[in-house]
Amino acid sequence: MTKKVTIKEIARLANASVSTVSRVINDSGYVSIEKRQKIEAAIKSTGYHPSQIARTLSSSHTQTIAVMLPDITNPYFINLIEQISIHSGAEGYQVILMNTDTAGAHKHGDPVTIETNAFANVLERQVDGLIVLGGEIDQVHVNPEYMSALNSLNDQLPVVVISQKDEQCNCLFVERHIDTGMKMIVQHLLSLGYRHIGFLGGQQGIKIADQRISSFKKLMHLYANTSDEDILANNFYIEDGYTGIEPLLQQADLDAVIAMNDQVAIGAMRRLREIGKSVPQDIAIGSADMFAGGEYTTPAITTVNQHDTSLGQIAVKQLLHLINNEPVESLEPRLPELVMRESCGEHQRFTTKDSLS
Amino acid sequence: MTKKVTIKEIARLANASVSTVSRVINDSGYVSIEKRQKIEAAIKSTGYHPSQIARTLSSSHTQTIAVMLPDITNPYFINLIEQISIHSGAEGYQVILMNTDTAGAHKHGDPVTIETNAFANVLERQVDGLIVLGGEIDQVHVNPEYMSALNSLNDQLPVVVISQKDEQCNCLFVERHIDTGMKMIVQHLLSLGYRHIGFLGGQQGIKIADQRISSFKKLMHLYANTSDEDILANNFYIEDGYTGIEPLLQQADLDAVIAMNDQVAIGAMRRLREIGKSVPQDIAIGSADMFAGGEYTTPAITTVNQHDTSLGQIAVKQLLHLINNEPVESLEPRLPELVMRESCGEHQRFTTKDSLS
DNA sequence: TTGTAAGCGTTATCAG
DNA sequence: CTGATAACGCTTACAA
Repeated sequence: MTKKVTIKEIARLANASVSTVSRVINDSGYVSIEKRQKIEAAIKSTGYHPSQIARTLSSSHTQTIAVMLPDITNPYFINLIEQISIHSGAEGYQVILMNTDTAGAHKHGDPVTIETNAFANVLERQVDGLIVLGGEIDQVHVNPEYMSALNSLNDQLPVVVISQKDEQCNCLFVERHIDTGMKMIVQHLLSLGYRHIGFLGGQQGIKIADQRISSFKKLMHLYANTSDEDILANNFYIEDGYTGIEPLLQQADLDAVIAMNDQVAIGAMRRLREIGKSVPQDIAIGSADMFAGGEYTTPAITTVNQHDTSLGQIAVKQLLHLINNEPVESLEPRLPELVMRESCGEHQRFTTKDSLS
Repeated sequence: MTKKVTIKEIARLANASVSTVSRVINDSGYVSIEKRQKIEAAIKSTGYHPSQIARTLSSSHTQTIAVMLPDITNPYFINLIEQISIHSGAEGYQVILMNTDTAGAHKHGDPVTIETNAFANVLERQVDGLIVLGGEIDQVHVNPEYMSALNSLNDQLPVVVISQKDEQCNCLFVERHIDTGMKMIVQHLLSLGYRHIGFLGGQQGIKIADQRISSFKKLMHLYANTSDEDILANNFYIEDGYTGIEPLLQQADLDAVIAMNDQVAIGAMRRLREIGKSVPQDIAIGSADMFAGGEYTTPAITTVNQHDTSLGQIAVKQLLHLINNEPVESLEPRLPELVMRESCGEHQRFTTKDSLS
């Protein structure tokens, strides 16, 4: 391990003072051509890199934002992370990922405690801002300790949350157009003639699920009958589609099912094939939230593109505004779009171009 | 924004010196019960958090490791990140993600430059260690500048690379058992009676692809004929399976195809269905690298579980050994396992339990 | 145009 | 057991 070379060393080598070196590093203030060249030469020859740490201590910003999320294997989050990392990278910010693992398969310990500890960590690392992608904040009834921890965090640094707004929370929220999206898929199914439509996936007590389900019910009441038996809310993952579809069909006589998202749809379709039902002939499967890859399944999934990718971009923009004390313009995510493929019948021209974006 | 409370403030409040406060924070040295209580009270009441930054400056370690990867949407990498974040979290290390985006759909700029810059960034942030998941290092012919940058980085802090070993590189490598894995799927297909087997996916000039392909050829020569027409190396993603399978079948008369990984297999199966070929009746599709979810496709993919999850764990262990100057035991990843499902025929008992682990 | 010196918030050494 | 005080590497007035 080579020992570290510091600004002092460079100054010595280039026969200058540390402030002058600092000036050339940061391109600030006047420095004579010759001195600048000598300094640059010294930097190059030693392979010197200024220490972000020291820089932060003295100037107190890190050019880093933290992203907190409860499950990194979830495609919804991956999508967001990708966009966040791209857009913040473009603005010169690094991303530090805090995967609390409070929702995935590897859960351990109390979610509230874990996430609250993560807040503390965020503070200690002096990141310039935080984007929260989900976790406890997604609950309809957010734990009060968590909420006060989050609010007090928001007091100390800019926080943007990508989730449905919570009135108790003072942070800036970026919300999706849930009702509009649900309307699209419901109306599509109705227009195709389906009347006994069910809903599968999500979890009661989670905002996004409750909102989708209530939206679903409301819409259905306008056109047809529904009862609670038409709905099964178990969870958000593939296996939930797989394990949930049969029970759902047993408790209700359906000709179509809307899945919480493409993952749930995939699981359901797989199980249906195993029990000898074909999609969409015997039963149509639609999805309310498009993920990457749904155009390659058999049948390809008819789904709603919520344009989640725009969320990441918006969140970064807003956060940077907050960080720079600029006024935050209110930015709306793109409106959802129906993506017609095969799983609801009425095979529209299939194209692999219907990808996320 | 509340202003920051520092150790000094606590000292003042608790009527103690900063050193004493530091002692209670770090639980080091003797502190009288009463003083400790007063200090703890002050900390609690102010919501004080020690600054990692200042701490690092003075003690020079960050309890942070960086993970560099070229494409966060790739399931192979996601799997690794997840494991790394879990295992390093368990040891009290945070992960900072550096997504260089040099392999994904959003490429921009010269990969070597981008990744080399990322190295600089790693240095500046004074992370305690780095895990490189792929990128330029995956090339058979690694760019010399990149290599020397990486080697010199490795001189300044511990670096572990998850990839096939490169002789020019001094870093510690964690390698997978590629040949063993390939052998399993090839032998499986042969044992089922397939003789005209092809290979689809990967990219020439990438170590893992070249190695799999040469392994494939060697094995095939033992039992049957192969020629270069049986092989089409385009890339690693779903769409490559989708676009590649037809050309491959046109240039060779095959009864089975081994896909680079499950993604490629999915794309290929989708395209086959579109052109009216059924899997495995008309053609069998196997995969050389299992990803999560392959048990839910139709047909479910017969594949090789390379136990990639163990890689992440090993990498973290090794890195921490390096960081702590402990001797690094040589740890071998788990041996691959064949996962028989449906896409190669001979429908073995299907179980959704064949998940990654 | 350049240099001096005072912080930034900790830890760690060394006296009390 | 406790408290000064010197680092840690950089930025930024302020002087020169």
